[in-house]
Amino acid sequence: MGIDEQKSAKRRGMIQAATALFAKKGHHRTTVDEITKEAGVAKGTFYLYFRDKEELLKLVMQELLEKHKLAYEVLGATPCPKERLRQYIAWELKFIAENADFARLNLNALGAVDKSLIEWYSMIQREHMEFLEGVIEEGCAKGYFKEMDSTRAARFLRGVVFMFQAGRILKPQAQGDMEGDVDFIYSTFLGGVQAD
Amino acid sequence: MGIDEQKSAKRRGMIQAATALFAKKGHHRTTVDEITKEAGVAKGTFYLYFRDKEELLKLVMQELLEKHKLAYEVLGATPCPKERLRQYIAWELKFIAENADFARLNLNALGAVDKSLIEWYSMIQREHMEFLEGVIEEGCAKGYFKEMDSTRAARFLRGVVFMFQAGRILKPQAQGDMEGDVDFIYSTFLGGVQAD
Amino acid sequence: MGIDEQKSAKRRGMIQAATALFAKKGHHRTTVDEITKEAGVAKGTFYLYFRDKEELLKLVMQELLEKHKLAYEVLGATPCPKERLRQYIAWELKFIAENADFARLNLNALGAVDKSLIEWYSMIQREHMEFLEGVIEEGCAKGYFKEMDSTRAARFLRGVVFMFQAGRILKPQAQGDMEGDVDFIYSTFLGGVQAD
Amino acid sequence: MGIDEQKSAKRRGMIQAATALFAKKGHHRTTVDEITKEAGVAKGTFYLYFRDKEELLKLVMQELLEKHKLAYEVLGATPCPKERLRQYIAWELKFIAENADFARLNLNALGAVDKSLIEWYSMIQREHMEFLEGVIEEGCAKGYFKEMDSTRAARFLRGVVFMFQAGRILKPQAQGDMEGDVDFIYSTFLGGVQAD
DNA sequence: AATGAATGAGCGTTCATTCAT
DNA sequence: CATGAATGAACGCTCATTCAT
Repeated sequence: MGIDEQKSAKRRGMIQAATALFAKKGHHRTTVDEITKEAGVAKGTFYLYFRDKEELLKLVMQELLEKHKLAYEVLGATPCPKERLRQYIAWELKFIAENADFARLNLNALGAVDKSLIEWYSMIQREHMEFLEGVIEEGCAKGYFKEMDSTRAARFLRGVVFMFQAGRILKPQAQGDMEGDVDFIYSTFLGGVQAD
Repeated sequence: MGIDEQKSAKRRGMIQAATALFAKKGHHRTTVDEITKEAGVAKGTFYLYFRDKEELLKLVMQELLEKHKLAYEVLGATPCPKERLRQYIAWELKFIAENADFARLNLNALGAVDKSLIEWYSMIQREHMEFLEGVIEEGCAKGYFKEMDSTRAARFLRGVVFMFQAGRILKPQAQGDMEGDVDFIYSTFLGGVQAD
Repeated sequence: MGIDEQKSAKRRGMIQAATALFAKKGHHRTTVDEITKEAGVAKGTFYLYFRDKEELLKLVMQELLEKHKLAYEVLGATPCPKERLRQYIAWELKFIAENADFARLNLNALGAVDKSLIEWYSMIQREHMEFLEGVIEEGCAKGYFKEMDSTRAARFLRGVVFMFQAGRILKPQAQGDMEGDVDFIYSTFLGGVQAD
Repeated sequence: MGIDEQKSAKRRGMIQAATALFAKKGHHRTTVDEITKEAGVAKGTFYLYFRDKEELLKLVMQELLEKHKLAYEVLGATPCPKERLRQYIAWELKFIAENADFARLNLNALGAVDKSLIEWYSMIQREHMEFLEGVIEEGCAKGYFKEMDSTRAARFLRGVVFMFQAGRILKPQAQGDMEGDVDFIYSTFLGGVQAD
């Protein structure tokens, strides 16, 4: 293991410890001491890699954001807007199941008071909205969907998906049949928006 | 003014101060000092009426919950399930606009890590879900809606309404035409669930 | 003992403890913990009475400044400028002997890097200079002293007195015959400035 | 470049960096990190050349002391004590203007609480005093000056010069006419001490 | 010799909670 | 009941010093 990787290892260790702890306890309740102990380094080491706790929070959010963004590139490749919609729903539910940290932080951020968390939530939300508005407008243009306010429609669907995600985050044990959820959301939304 | 009312007055004052402060700054960032100062009583008085800050938080939530519950009694009186659905949507958007404290706390609670906030969110959520499941099942029984999983449908609609509420909470200045929102949600949802 | 005096007592205790400690160790090396322990109160108590350590430092300096100022009122009452000069010298040596804390802080402040200490030193210094310039100008006007730059003369005498003070502060044990010092300073300075 | 010179070069670099930094920020506020960064070496290198920060401080002072001493050898060569006095005054004001680092450290040391700084100040002070006492005693012996306590007279003049130096250090921008200062100090002091 | 990552004691400050009055 | 002064544990952060490479 080279020096770079070692250095990276401590950094990574702290970022991962923080990601988990922030998700579990919120970043307020998480102390620098806990993060470093969890990562197996001394307290002072924290400040070798991060200016302060705030910076680490931003890095954690940044990282989760990147992860989330990658998904959209895949989705964007699907030509049919209806199909893209379905994939969006499926992907979102799956992503949340596999990235509990992101999911929890996303919920935290929605109700946050801290500026950085609020901004972060806004960025994620905007990303969703832009994607969905794009799909819907294309669907309208192609005659699949009836004419409507694409912002409202995007928010509508985002809300549905969000709530199904929240259900899975808050009560992971009670959740089964993800495919069924996807079908239900997709077909019900389609029923509401499709051209007559 | 009797002793009881005096006592009650201080209690009330602190609960109200806390409600506003919790909504504005989150309950973490709100100090006992601020609450008592805002309520015009001494710091020590706090502990005559509440065991600790946690208990006050619970009381604040309890109170907001009661307020919210009252609404459902009115809605329950409407016989037609489709009409009840429409009223639910309209009421929820209106309620949030008029009860910013409740609204913010609701967002906080969704992402909370504190046990009491989580429980509170669950209670509110259950209330919504029970109401909506009831309406939907009745609508199915009466042949208005197609056969479907009423829990999923309830969650679906809850999500939509929630996201429109969140939009109004997070960007109050950017929100207009509530009636238009209600129409959109109602008709789109109906399009998705109505019997063929 | 009333509430006011009690409150005052803790405050006073901390100010006095701080005055002594700042003089002994410098305010950098003095910790809040030491101050409160010396004053016999808990650490948190400090912040009931002072916003932060900086504020306490300012208060300590303020207080010492007031004490020092009082002296000048007495000196101002003496009509003859030559006599006033002599009294200034005598007073300054005596004051330093009786107010070791002030003296040490004064020395600290001369070489300080901290803004508040520097400002404080400037204020004290300006006070000396204004007093001395006044005396000298009056002495010139009355024909006691030859015509000269009063600022230079004031600085000249201030330097002499300062150095005799510093000697007494830094090596208190080696100092005797204060009256002899006063005579020497007075007569030598007079010899240098008196009219031919 | 041999190993010795390399070693010496790093040492020198750190001593010089420290001299400047101590003067600018005080040695408390100066971190080892800053010193090594300024000197362009690694942090750990510091401890190869100095036991700790304290030792470096001593070395810095030592070096400044040597520099200062050199001046006195030149002054010593002047045979006439009155002339030597004048040269002392002129030299001191000039030295301070050209050695801001020494000057600031000198002020720091006067009010210091650290043992090593105090000792350093004492050494410098003793050097001044010995020089001045020598001059004065010679002047007395030669009949230029009246009989007097040479220690007192030395302290007297040292004080005057010190205060004019301090003025130049603390408010460099406000200082003009050094020659005028020298003349004033010299003639006024002479007026005070010369034989009748 | 030289590095710089790692350490951890120690600092100033906050705030929920207690308790003498 | 009511007060608010007092407490002290806990936090985020700094920096002189060590040590494996």
